[in-house]
Amino acid sequence: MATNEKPKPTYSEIAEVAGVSEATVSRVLNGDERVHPDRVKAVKKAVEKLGYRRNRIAAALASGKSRLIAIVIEDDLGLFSDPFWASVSSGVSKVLMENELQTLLMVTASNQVDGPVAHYLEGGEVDGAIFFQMHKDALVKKLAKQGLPVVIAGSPHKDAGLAYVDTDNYGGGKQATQHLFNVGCKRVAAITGDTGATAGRLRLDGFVSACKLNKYEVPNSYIAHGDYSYESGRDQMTKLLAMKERPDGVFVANDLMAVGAIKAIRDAGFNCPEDIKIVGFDDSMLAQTSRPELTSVRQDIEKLGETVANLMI
Amino acid sequence: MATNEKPKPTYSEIAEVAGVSEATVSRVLNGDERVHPDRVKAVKKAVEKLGYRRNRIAAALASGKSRLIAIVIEDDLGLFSDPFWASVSSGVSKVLMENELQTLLMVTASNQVDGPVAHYLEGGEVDGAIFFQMHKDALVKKLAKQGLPVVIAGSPHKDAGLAYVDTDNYGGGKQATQHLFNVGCKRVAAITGDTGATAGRLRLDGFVSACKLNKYEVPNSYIAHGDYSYESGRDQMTKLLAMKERPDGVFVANDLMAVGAIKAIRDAGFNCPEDIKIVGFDDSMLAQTSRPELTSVRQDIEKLGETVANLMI
DNA sequence: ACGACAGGTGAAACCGATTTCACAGACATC
DNA sequence: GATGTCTGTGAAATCGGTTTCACCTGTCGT
Repeated sequence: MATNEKPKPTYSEIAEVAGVSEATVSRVLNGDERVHPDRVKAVKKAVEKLGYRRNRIAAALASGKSRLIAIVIEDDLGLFSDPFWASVSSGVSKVLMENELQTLLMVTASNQVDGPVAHYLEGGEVDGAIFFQMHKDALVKKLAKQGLPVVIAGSPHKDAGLAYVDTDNYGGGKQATQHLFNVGCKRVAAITGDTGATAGRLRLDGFVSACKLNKYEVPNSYIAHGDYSYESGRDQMTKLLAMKERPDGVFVANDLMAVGAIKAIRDAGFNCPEDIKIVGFDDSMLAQTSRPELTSVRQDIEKLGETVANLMI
Repeated sequence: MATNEKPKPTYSEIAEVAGVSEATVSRVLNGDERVHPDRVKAVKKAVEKLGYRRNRIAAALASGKSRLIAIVIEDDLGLFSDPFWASVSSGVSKVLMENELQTLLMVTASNQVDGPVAHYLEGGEVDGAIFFQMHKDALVKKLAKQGLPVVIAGSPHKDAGLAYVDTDNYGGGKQATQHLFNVGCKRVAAITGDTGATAGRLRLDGFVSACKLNKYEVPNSYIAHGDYSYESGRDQMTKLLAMKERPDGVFVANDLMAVGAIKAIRDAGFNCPEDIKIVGFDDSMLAQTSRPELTSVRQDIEKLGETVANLMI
């Protein structure tokens, strides 16, 4: 180990071997058109021969571009355990990698977002940031204003000119709800996500729209408010079940809550889907694997991640 | 924007304000003991005043330490969709962040691991690498030999002196199997994971051990070999069900397969757990949310991630 | 033919820290 | 009082690329 020196070729060596200057080496490696073909060939040959590998750190320092994209996730509710975001991350990472970009994963408690994460992001050592279902608009806007490319996966609270990618929340909610009517439900209810956020509101809007379309008037009490967590799904469903006129079909704004809702139904001694039908949102692995199988609106998750990444690029 | 210049303080400015040299600034910021308290105070004050933020990239270049740890995941089977790994990642990221380290997420198809990923890792721009259930021992060993700190989450094929962290596969397998005997199963079978890998083998060993303990001789045909995927769980279970003497209890080496197995059982017209009992391994969100609830051996997943990260540090 | 112009090229500055090295003083030793 | 540590400190080199800028060609226009 000690005796075996590592070559670790640098520009200067390549330049020497190829008989050109370091500047030219840089030009070739960065695809500058204006270099004479002969030299391009010479440099490439030297690179090949020496097994050169560019040092991204040095490059980053000199050029001011780190080629690093951060993924920021709030993990209060075990959010990242939701296969949905994991899949998105996966898609993002793949696409970025194909584009010679690195993915920085920042999982953090939401109350700490303003601390280390903000600190880091503002430091300008990242070329872009992708936020997952981020509720702290302030930070995002601030970063965007600083000129940092920002993409939000999942809708931001208000469309403040921020780039975002999301699944079709409105259409999905509508479609899911329509499904309930199609299978004959008469008393349709909903368990919403965080309606303070765009995504949650749109899903609810879709629900309401479908109800109108079916000339069905939703009682206010039939709209229960959850927060996307398993527990909230369970609890809200329990509340719905306790009503005199129980709903016979429920649109739940994400799969995690839907599974919680099913749990509540079973615990209360009812059957799903015989007594009460549940339709979720996401069609995650969760929906596919839970028993009884959960009907869910499909979302092309990895594709979403890929779109996010491409948008970033 | 154009008119508003960003200060972006550097060492030289701090040095000037504090009336010391850049070298001293560096020493203070890196906690060098040998600096006179007065200057330390002066520097800290200047840092505060200017709102200085260290440029990690420059630091990385100069010191040769990138403070970046890579997480490498093969994503052939939608592995990352398995909440298990997502949770581990989450734990890793949190701990690393607390230690001022960044997490680089590299999701890649396993046939591409040797390409870009290996290339990158060998480039030495990462201070360490964490592999998730990596089967390519060759690459891992090579990196380790190059002096790169490597930790494997999940057991490596052979214990080649590589650091690894894993759940108690043997104990878990044993415990899970024992549970089947405890609830009265007479014909106990297993669906294994990849027994070519240590984790899979150990879980099976635990199973066998528990069988011996209960003086139960497992028929060879009762040991079905899966590959941790949902499909394989389903298919292997179907195989088991087709036997003349059906098992009445099955230990399945992970939850994903277990859910697949339950699916197969239901599809075949049986009930779970009435007719056949299934016990999984991981106790992931999957186990908690699927219906009927899947009995599973608990694994403290985030803790695992944290352990991995700490080991790396 | 001669200045203008454009394409190529290399020397050197630069990015922002870290780290080596040499050198003052303060203090102890003989 | 001369010599010898030990501390604390700053100037300068360094990390490995990128980028500016000046300059040197050869070609074109007239």
